[in-house]
Amino acid sequence: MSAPLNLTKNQALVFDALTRAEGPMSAYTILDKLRDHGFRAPLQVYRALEKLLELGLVHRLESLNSFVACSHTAEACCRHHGTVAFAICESCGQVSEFHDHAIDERLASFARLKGFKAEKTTIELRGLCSACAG
Amino acid sequence: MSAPLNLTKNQALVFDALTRAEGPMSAYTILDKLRDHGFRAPLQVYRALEKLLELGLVHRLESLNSFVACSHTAEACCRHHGTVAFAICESCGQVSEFHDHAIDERLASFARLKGFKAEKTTIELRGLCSACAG
DNA sequence: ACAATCGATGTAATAACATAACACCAACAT
DNA sequence: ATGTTGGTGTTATGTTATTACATCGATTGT
Repeated sequence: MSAPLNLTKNQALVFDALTRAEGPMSAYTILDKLRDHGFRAPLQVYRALEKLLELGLVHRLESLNSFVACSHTAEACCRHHGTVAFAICESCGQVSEFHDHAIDERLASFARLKGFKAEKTTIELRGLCSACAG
Repeated sequence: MSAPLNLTKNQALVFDALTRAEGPMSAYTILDKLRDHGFRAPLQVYRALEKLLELGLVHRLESLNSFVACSHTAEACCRHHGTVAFAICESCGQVSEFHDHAIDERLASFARLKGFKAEKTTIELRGLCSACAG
């Protein structure tokens, strides 16, 4: 486990916490998990997250105000896959990350048509995963 | 103008405020606009919003923690158009609402494949509108 | 070496967003 | 007339995020 890149101590701690969690966590939940490691204030978490988001190691779930480790952190990461979309189970909290080129195309096409310059795209499905839907 | 349906006084006030605004507003901003009309607490706003969201007269922008009036409130409203997507200008705050059947299909197809039962879908583009991008 | 700069950090305070808990009241059906 | 439902008002609290300010260490140009 641990630090895949040139992460600082705080960044690595936050990343590890998220990776272990196997599910989304709020910044404050992360903070609580890291109190033993010397974290005292939200800003320590938010600053680390900011960097991790920038690196694409972590994603923010807007509809949950929380954060997940990127599921493709094996080697290459998400920047290579186009827009990231999430399916979030309301029941068990499981998040699955996916990419769909056709959707990217449609969004790009809309943007082209309207002259809209998209910087960031959010796609999130809330519902029930197959296990929970039964 | 004004109450299109059987809205209560508070619901109508919130809806009017959002309609006039021609842009997204946070619940607290709405609260401030309605102080003159007797609003005193956030809950009054949130309760009205809850109903308006349910009726499809208003949308929540997850990436902004704020709310907009549905742009199709002429007659029929958004429930008839499938998933609603938003292009949000970071510069001028303008929001344009759109619908894309092909995207709906791709998302439905993903859901089918994974056995995911989607209850609610969020699609938001953040960026610059044509006017602001220049 | 020296200062300058840059990025990360620590801490406290506060802002912004959202809900819980409780009481009250009007409309309406049984 | 009583119970139920849905809206309301109020206070308090919980949750998420940022601002402001001080410090520290590494790097770099001179």
